[in-house]
Amino acid sequence: MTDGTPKTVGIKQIAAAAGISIGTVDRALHNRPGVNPKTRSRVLKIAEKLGYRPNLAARSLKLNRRLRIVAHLPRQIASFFDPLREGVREAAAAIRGVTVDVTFRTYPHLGDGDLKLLEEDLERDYDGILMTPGNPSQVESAIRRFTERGTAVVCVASDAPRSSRLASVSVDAAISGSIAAELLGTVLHSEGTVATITGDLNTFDHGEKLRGFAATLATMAPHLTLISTIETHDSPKEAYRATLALLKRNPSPAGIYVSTANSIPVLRALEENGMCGRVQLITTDLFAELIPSIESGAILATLYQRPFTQGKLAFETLCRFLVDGVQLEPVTRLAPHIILRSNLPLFLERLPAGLEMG
Amino acid sequence: MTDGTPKTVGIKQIAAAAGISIGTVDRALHNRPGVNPKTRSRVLKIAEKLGYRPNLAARSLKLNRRLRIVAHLPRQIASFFDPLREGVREAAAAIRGVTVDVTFRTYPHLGDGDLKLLEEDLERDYDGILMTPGNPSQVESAIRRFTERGTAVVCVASDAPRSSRLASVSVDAAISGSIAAELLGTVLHSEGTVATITGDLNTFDHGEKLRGFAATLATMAPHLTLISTIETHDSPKEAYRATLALLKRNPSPAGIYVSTANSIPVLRALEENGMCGRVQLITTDLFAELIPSIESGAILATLYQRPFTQGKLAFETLCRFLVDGVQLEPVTRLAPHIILRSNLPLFLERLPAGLEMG
DNA sequence: ATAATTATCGGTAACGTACCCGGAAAGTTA
DNA sequence: TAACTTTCCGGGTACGTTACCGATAATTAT
Repeated sequence: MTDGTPKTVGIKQIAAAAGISIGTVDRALHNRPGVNPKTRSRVLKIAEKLGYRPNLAARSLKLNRRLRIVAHLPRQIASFFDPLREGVREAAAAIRGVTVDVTFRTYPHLGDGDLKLLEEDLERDYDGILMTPGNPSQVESAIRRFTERGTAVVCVASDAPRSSRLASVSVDAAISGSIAAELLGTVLHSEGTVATITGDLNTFDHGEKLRGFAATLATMAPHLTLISTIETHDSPKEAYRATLALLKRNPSPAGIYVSTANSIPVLRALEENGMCGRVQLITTDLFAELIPSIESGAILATLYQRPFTQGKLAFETLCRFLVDGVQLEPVTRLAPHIILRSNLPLFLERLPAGLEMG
Repeated sequence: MTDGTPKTVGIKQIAAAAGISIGTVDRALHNRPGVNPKTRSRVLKIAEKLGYRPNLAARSLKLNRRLRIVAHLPRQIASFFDPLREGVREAAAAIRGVTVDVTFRTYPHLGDGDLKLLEEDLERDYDGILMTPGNPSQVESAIRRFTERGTAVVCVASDAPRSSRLASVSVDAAISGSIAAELLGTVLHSEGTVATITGDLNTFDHGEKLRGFAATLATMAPHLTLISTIETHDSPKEAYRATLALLKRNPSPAGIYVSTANSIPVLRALEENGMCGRVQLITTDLFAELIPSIESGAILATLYQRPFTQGKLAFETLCRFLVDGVQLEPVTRLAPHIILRSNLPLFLERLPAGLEMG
């Protein structure tokens, strides 16, 4: 309410108001030893009254903090991890008041080569690390060694819940599966069979997705029967072959949930058998090759895992902790976006050029 | 690769390497006048070679910028604007390197009292203003006066496209309507009639929503006929009464799209007539009172306009411009979230306590 | 009692940058 | 050549904070 002097109130103003020196105010504010308890409380009270807000720029200048952050991300599913990287970059570019150096390191695909990178970066003294645990149980000990030496670890896209990571950002995999089941159950009115096509049940939460799918199918769509679960191991040929095999065993499924980004071969196999309009399809992740199938109505819905947002959020969480020491939500579960024909245009901006799949 | 000396390379190191003074380096790096072109290019080359990265902490300390930002938001639709305010607050708290003072000002409801607030704040010299244009054409001249005196204006939740605002953040209203139409068209297989219930066709993009709804209904769901459009003017009694009248005229609509947050009275009217399970409902915005109806399946889908994200994004856009001078996307159209029974839990975190409606 | 130790506080350099001021060098005019 | 203008550059100060070194007062040991 005192709007007369909108001056900056710093440590110096507090010192003047209390009639003591700057050094003492600093000690009092930071619980450093060597200050009379009475003086300390008096300083805190005055700081409160004056509305003291520390100048973070000055602080990090004096401390000369230079955050070194490294991101370990696979090259494999480019349609997902490229936008994620972009999200990290954009968040890093928006940082002010402290210098951050972000290093990007890559390895072939999830669960292959990430451990070697972790070993290597244990030597270098990074302040924070961003990573996607391919096989959570395998990286737990590595994460512990990082956190013990003071390096904060944030998991993105996938989680290692039993590890000592600072935080985790990802979409909720189980709910992704549930959404797929609910959509199929709502659109399909009569009895029928559904199948799922997944990547690798051990990695990237595919297991969670299928659990959620099966559970919701049972409760919200009892008229649909889950007949088959296919693993493609992120191989296009395998996905194509497996889809053909599925159609052989079951010529007319009512719906298919593709929980991996590897959906193009599935579409091709369906198309060649004239099934494209006759089966309700739910796919995962967005990339250029998928657009025609969404626009034509061949795909009922696409569950978009928002890689850009994930990268941005993970980086912000890490920085917020390293710089200000505040710990945001330790576990953030984003809602996947449900892409339909009508809202597709809104997602075509930061679209990755193409899907590069091993 | 030169990992021998990971020292901080600053303006001083460049000066030493070039054998000139710090001041000259500063002038050269910032295109300030009074530098010999040859010296300038030499400095730039050395800076490039040494990998100079300006110390942002030192810069913002020296400049000691203090941003004064004001947000004009209505009290009315609390389920929407309270989370939006929270988003602004969180984004403001995450700002570093520059002190920002955010003032929140409120007025009764959209289109009432906002002009008076704008007039008042023309006197005070704010650096930026966040606002929701109730009636876009009315605020255009006020926005122009702000921008002419150097105050950046960002529109949030609604837009004034023909004004001189710096940027605009909102959900895509037309696509919101399209989503509603597509969902109804996909779920309803046989011929039938649908109705829409809106707030005020003049404000808050309700007109856009209905245009999108009607257009998509015609192309993607020709078996459905739009029979009626009701304006509730954000009054619960009117919404209740109008819904009853609708049922009187048309006892059994197949679907209803409620494009305003004012959906509780509609639900009550439907329930009292035993229509709850028999009509497919699509509502707008999320608040506590709506949860049971979503969980029970009485509502097919809820279009969530992500107020928290809108506030956060709008503030970030404004700050990014005021601090760094970079202009992000002038117009950001967020995708509304489609809330179903299965993904509802993900949206219950930052939920506003209750819906306060006129 | 004095000396030694501790508790409490004041003073100040430095972090890297931006900007102002004055001086030197070069060019221009009388 | 002298006086002046223009161009270019070096030196210095200040931003708010932290960390360190002394200085003084209070307490304890001898």
